[in-house]
Amino acid sequence: MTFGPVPSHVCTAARVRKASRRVSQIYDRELEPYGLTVTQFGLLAQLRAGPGVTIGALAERMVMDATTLSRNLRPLERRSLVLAESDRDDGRVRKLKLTAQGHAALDRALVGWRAAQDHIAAALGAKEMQALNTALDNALDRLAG
Amino acid sequence: MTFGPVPSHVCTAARVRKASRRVSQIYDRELEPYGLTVTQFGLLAQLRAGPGVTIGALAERMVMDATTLSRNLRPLERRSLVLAESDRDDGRVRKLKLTAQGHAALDRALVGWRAAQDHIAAALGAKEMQALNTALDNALDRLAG
DNA sequence: TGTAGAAGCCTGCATATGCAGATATCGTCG
DNA sequence: CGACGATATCTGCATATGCAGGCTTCTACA
Repeated sequence: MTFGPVPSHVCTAARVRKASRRVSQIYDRELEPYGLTVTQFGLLAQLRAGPGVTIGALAERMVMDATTLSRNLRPLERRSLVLAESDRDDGRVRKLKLTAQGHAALDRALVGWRAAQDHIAAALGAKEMQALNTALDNALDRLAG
Repeated sequence: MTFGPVPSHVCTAARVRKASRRVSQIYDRELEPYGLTVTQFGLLAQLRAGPGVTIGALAERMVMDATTLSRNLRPLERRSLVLAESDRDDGRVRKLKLTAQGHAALDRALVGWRAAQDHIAAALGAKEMQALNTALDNALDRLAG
């Protein structure tokens, strides 16, 4: 029984997951002095850009299960960086927004984010980074669902 | 104080992490009937390709912390798919290899892996998939360290 | 030979991820 | 108004991820 080439050499999942780990490591290390993980930083940035979003809508935007998002918000709510308040019109949903502390934490952490971004850009070069970003955007678009 | 564009629109981490989640979801669903996650499938494939590897060496190859790999192996050892035996020459290391059951599980799961791979290829097209793989390989190479 | 430093692995802690299933609420249709 | 299906969120379970710190073993050097 032959199965062809060894998966590791052709597998897209292996590549994107390795890249995700490596990139996350870099961002996490740069953000650590500011007390945020890359996940948490991303959530705060999303909430600054679009406050009042529900958990379900934000989860979809983040390509993340709603239960995952629900739990990722826990540490941020505990630290009073994010507020999730019930909606008057629809008792099922919780609408999310940054607190003043959340805005401040995000502002501070932007320094670390820039450092991480620069780290990547320096290693890849502008051209390769552009190619990577485009390929990822394309894949995310076509794999949406 | 101006920080320029909102990170979410320029952030490489956001892209690669979203793509990783989406791709992992696809592979995990296809592999679920065979009782393996995409992480576990990847580890079995690596051990088939290069048996006798140590935890540290495999962790580096997987762009993964050694402690993470150590724990990821736990369920596979518990199910007797992977064997980690001490080395005579160096008492510190554990050398990893597939058991007969591990080989069999990997063989069965290859059907699911192909389905996931085909799913991605159908959605992206051969050209885009090639571009993505190349960009990821390039990034992994330049971000090695 | 004995000891200091390095190397490899592990445990404890915290967060990240998703599925199955439970609960509460909403909207609709009779 | 009441029941039913759809929607939004949450809990329980299992795995995934990495850092700090600890233990054991090896290596090199005095």
